[in-house]
Amino acid sequence: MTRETLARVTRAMDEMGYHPNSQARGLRSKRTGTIGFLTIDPSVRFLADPFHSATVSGMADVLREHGSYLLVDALQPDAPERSFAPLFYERRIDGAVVHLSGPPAERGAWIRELAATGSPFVILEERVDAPTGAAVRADNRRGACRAVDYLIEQGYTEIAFLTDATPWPASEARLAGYRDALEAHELPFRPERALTASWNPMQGHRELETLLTREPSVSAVLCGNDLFAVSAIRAARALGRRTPEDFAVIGFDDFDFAALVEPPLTTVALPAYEMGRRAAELLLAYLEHGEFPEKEVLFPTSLTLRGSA
Amino acid sequence: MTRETLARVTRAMDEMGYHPNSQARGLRSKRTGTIGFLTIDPSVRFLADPFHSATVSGMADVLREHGSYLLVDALQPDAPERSFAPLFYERRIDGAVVHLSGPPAERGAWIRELAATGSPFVILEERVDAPTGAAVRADNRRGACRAVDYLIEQGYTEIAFLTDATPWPASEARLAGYRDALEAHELPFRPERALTASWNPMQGHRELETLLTREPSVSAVLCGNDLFAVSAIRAARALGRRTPEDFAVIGFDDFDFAALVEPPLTTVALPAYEMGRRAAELLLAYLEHGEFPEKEVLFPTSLTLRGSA
DNA sequence: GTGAAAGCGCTAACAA
DNA sequence: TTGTTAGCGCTTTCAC
Repeated sequence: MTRETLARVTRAMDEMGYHPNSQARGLRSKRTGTIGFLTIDPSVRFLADPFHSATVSGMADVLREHGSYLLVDALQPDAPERSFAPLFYERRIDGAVVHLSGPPAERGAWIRELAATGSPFVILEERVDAPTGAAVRADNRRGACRAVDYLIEQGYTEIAFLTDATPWPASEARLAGYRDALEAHELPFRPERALTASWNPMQGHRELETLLTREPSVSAVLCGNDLFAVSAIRAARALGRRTPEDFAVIGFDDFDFAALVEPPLTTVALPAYEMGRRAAELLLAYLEHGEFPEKEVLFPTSLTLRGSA
Repeated sequence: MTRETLARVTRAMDEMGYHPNSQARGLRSKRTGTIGFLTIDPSVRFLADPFHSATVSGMADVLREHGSYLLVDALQPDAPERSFAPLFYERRIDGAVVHLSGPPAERGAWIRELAATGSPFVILEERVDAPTGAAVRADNRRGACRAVDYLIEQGYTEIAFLTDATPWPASEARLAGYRDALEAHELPFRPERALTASWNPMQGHRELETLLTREPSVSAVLCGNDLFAVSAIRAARALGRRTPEDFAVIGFDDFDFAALVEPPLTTVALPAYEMGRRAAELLLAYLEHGEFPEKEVLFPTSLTLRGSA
């Protein structure tokens, strides 16, 4: 077909309002042209987590540039009969970016189920060993370790840790990094100082208030996200402590508001939007070439120094 | 088919790992079982706006309960060749919840294009007059009016307004409500006090700092969202003003952090998650019965009094 | 009720 | 290269 004929056909398609039917096309070609973002999140408002909304936005941008589409789904952990597999088996998506929560053994079971579909998937924030699986992670462990290092250098030695009660792999890595740093400085790890709270930040507030009342020598906290960081500052203030003078706080994620609150948050930033982009790119590459260009991508985190520590 | 046979068939389907192919099914039935969330947002991180992430979460919950799926798409306003219509014409979605930005005339053109598809759609935050269109709105105008009323009752009479530079219909309604309240109290509306800034909150900070420097008598501001509210508090503080004593701030949306910052934000809350749920429900009802149970749903807003005003 | 057949709109495979 | 044909996996229809 010559260039000119092509132009005429294209014009005719426009004039007649022809649009290829994606279902007929997919039925034949065994492709859907859509990628899923799948998560297991106990919160009904699963996208309220800025990590999720940034990741999904990054995916959406890559997919749009490519002419593909994005399907979003979240499972509640307490609905055990449900599964992601039907999305693949029913041919609704060609691949997926997956962010799993739950105990490690359960996450492993989910990953095995995904692997069994034979379709490509990218796991966020967690290693994966499966022929059709790849991983996109941020170096949460190192990020947390450097944050605690920094606190120790500033003279804070009694440091707590407060994170989301939902068992996200990133939280586990951050806890590990916190322990790494304590160990490197020969400080004891005290389990009772590793706090956990539901996403509802008021609960984090209470947890920390309780700890500080019981153990007033605790002088700093590393939080698993910036929302907890502001609630920590608030809890300390309620006890008459000022941040950072009497109580230092470091957050995680660098949420939009982090630079705006008083004091502005010192926080560990990670490139969530970029991670979403990369995950989508990996998937598209797999769909085109039958293999992942990289099986594991590790993004660095960075400690952003502001006023809270 | 008896109950028992049905059970046997179902079991056989499970055993043999049978899953109906959604594309074959859709090709025949002319249904996709998926609903879109579509927005025109200049920000690549379009889901960073908590209104969007809450709305999408609400939609996702309803659709999941119903066995339907959610497709998410965002257009950049400066890519004029793109359009939402192909999603319908190519049979990727059965209907959509749409949040449009842009000048009113452009939004009208988008709505006309949606109406031309003949598929059902629900517009967020804006009236719509089309046989297959319905509207889900929050009473932004009234909410803004009551917030300004409250400021005036507290003795603040020189009140500014600061909102997102992106022309969202909700921002227009909030500005209208701000003007309503001024008028009701026979206070002049001064266009130079109606500020606008990109989503980047630092720009809001600068805008307000400039205004307060030029017109120090301005003693309060109503902000189009809570992120601007914290940046307003910060801008005022940079000029030596304390909130709420010297400068009162009211936000909009009741973001997660609103109760945690210092001072906690007085803000106009709207039920974004519920709005997403309702929009999805309307669409599903249309798809089932061929008409909307309601063509327009208006959710109330509420002024949440905390410390910033 | 049960079963057979046609066909949704494409694309891949094959023939000319 | 170009044109033709079969068939993807369902659902609907029509005959029995």
